[in-house]
This record gives sequence, C-alpha cells and structure tokens, in this order.
Amino acid sequence: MATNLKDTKEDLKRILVVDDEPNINDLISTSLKFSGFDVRSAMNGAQALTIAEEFKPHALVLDVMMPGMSGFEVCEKLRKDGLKVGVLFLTAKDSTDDKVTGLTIGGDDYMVKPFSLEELIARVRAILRRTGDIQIDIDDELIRFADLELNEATHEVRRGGNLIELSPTEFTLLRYLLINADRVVSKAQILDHVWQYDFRGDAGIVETYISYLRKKIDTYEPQLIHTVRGVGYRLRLPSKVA
Amino acid sequence: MATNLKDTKEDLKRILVVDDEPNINDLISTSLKFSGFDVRSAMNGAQALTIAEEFKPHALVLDVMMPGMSGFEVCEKLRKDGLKVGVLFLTAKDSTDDKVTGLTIGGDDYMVKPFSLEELIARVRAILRRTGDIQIDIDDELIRFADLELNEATHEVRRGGNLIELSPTEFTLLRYLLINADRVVSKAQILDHVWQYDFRGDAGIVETYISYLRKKIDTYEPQLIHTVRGVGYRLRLPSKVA
DNA sequence: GGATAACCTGAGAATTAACTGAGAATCAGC
DNA sequence: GCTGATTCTCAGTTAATTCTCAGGTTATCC
Repeated sequence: MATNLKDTKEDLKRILVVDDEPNINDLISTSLKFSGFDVRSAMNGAQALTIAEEFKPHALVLDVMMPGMSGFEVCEKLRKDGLKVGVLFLTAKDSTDDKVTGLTIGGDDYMVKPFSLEELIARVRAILRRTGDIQIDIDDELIRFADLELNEATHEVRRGGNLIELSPTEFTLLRYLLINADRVVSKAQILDHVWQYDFRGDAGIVETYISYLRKKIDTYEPQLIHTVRGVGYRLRLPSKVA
Repeated sequence: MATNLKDTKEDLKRILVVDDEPNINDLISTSLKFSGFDVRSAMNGAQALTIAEEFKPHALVLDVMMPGMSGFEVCEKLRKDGLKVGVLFLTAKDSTDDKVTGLTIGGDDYMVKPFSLEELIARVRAILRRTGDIQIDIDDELIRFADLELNEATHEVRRGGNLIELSPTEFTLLRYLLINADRVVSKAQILDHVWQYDFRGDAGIVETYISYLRKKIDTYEPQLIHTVRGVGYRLRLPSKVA
C-alpha cells in the first residue's frame, strides 16, 4: 500500500504495539509501519516495559486483556516511570463485564475488537495530535482533495462546500480513498483496511459501497472516483487532455 | 476531549494535586493537564509542602482525608508560609466529619468524592477566577453557542433569552457539549467526563440524558444537538447548504 | 462484432444503533 | 420521615445501516 510517507513529521513517531495474539499484533504492527510509523511490538506486559524503556514510544496500542499483566497495569507502570504517552486501548467486545470506563481521559482512547485498520490508524493519529504540543484546531483535522474535504473532528464531509451525509462505513471508505488519493487501491486492499479484520464476506460489498459513495459525492462535477478496471479504484481529477 | 488548549491564559496556571489514592490522583492530574494546566502531584502532606515551596501553585486540589497530615493541616501550613492560594478540597462522602463546614469561606471550595471530571475542572477554573487579580465580570463565566448560553456563575442556561431549568447532570452534560462545540464527542467520552468516575453503568444513560436535553433546549429552532450515528453527538448549527 | 469477465446498481432482508416513555430507586429539602 | 426531584434501568419502537444477491451494463480481447 505504501501510503502517506509524505507526512515526514509522522515518520519519526514511535508506536509500541502490545497484544498477545500474534495475528492481531502482526496485523496492527504491519499496518502502522506501512502508514509511516516507527513500530515495535511486544507480546506481553513484561516485554512491553522492557522495550518501552529504550524505545521511548510516542504512543501505545495496548490490548487490555492479556495473560499476566493487563493492559491497565502496563500503562500504569509506564506512566509511573515518567513516560508521557498516549494510549489506544483495545478491548474485546464480549469482555465479561471487565469495566471499561475512564479510558478516554487525557487524550487516550479505546477501540472494541474487531476493528477496521483504517479506524485504528486514524485513532492513533488523533492521539498523537492530542498529546503533541501543537495546538489543535478543528481545521487541522482536515483531509482535502480537489473540492472535497473530510473533517475528522466534526466528522463532516463537504464537496464544494456542500455538506454530505455519510454512514460510518462510507466515511471510513472515503477517508481511505482520500489518504491514498491519486493512487489505485484494489478491492482487496479496501476490504482489508476499511472493513473489520474478521469480515468474511465477499469483495463485492466494496462495489456496493463505491456505488453509494458515488451517488453522494460524484453527483457533482468533475467525477473524482474512477474505476481502474481489473485493478481497483482511484481518486483523481480529470486529466488535462483526453 | 481535545479540549480548549486555546485558552492561553490558563496554560500558565499551576495546580498542585494532593491525594494519597494513586488512581484518583492520576485521574485528576491527567484531566487537569489535558485541560491546559501545569500540574504537579503529591501523594501526601509532607511531599505537598516540599513541592509547593518551589512550584508556587496558583491553586490546590487537596484531599482532606489522608494518612499523616490531613488536607486541612497542609492548607494551614502553606498559608502560614505566605502562599496565597485557592483550594479545592476533596472530601469522602461518608465523612461524618463536620469540619467540612466553612471550607468555602475564602474563595475556596470543596467537592464530595466521587465527582465528575468536568465538574472538577469547572470548579478549579472558578477558584482561579476568584483568586486571580483580574476583575470578574459575570460575562467571563459565560459559554455561548448560537443563541444558547450557559452561565457558570449563575448556573443559568438560556436559549434565545428564555430561561431553561436543567438538573445538575443535564447542566454538566450541556457544558461538556458546549466546551466541545462543533466537535463530535462519543458516548464513552461523555460518560468518562460528565458522570462520576466510579459510575459502573451502561453508556445507554447518555442517550437518556441527550433525550432530556433535547426536550429542553431543542424545542426551539434550529436544532443544535445532532447525532452522528455510530460515533457520538455534536453541537452544531445548520450547515449552509444541504 | 461477439464472448467473456468485470463492474454497477437496485431491491430487499438482516442487523444494529438510537430514541423515548415508564417506572423503580435514590437523593435532597423541608 | 415525607415529598418531590432526579437519576438510572429497561424494553418496545423506530430508523439507519449493512450486507447479499441478481440482473443489467460496460470494457476488453480475440
């Protein structure tokens, strides 16, 4: 995929991923690496503490439910050691009532498993924004392409100033296309990034959602969502000469 | 979250948090830091005295019930040393201690544990306003959005001039929405900030209170409280174009 | 130009999220 | 302690969203 390596500020951001499920850990780590972060991963709390000491991450992705040390304990210990770091907690949906309050205090956030990778990356970015020294304005959370803009803070999408209502999946899909603007993304890539990682359905659903999006954002001129037959989709402006 | 770091005047205000319960101390410190204060924390009275000497806080958040030196003693000693500082005392609910009276005499205030973080921050701000040199106008304690205004000093809420009666929880919820005006806040964020930190209930209660608020403030046009399905709620004016 | 594969889209079923009213439990003021 | 206000739970209802599928359309290759 090789996304926005252009954002050089983020190239330097270090993320520590802590999850005991190898598959999930891998999925997250790989995804974040590809989005331009410097990533290390740990399989348990003890390992996380060791790595954090020398790695000095800017943010943590932390599974709450782990054998041995829980995510909460890991977080607590690291902060006691003076590590100023934002945390994205991962919790299981069916969590047997292990109480999940207070997770959004102080720039932290949490997500319920299973999640979509785009959503994860977006939230990691949000945490880095919030815990950074820079002031955050609503306009700082804007992704733009041509006359199309998507705002993370307000969750608004506009085309030429006109507000467009999108469902959650439509929003995530459009964000993915925007982040990869001008680049072709395959249906498989879209499925892997936009849908929850445990989605076992057909890639045909991507076509349906592209159709939904077109009806909402490409009723305006010029058309932005283009099909690259046999390959995938691409957000682009019309080429000068036809 | 991602709150009002824009208020640069407050960035400089130093708060010393003194509480022997690590979790509570952490919660308070983190919350205040995130609201743009310069925070130090102490785990007991002796430590508080040492830190205060060089930190010179503008305000104290002080647990009354602590092993060793009580919050009262800490306060007394600091003031004897000439530290002119407003104090927010924290008292346990079951404290059959009637020493609690008279706490609010000199610009100080107190809260009963467990409290809501929004309430804590609001009270710290109020203390700073009162103890600061700046003249306080009633308008300084006004948060406005469209024709909706919430007054901290009078605890009044008006929409287009009409007085609206709100219960305490409704008031705190509305204040949280107002502070984050235009930004989407999730139900989890609302629960973490508006409800008492030990609330172990379902996020469904947020829906109920949003419903209450709507019946009181959104019976007027235009509608201000908007649902962002799958994400949360947002205070906004109608968009220019649909 | 016809065959084939890829893609588009509308319709409907299944699922999920949010809204709201009613009532129980709790709290605060008298 | 009594009373009314407030908080909280719950469940029925409504509405939006997700997903599947099938028939129609378009591009491409020979």
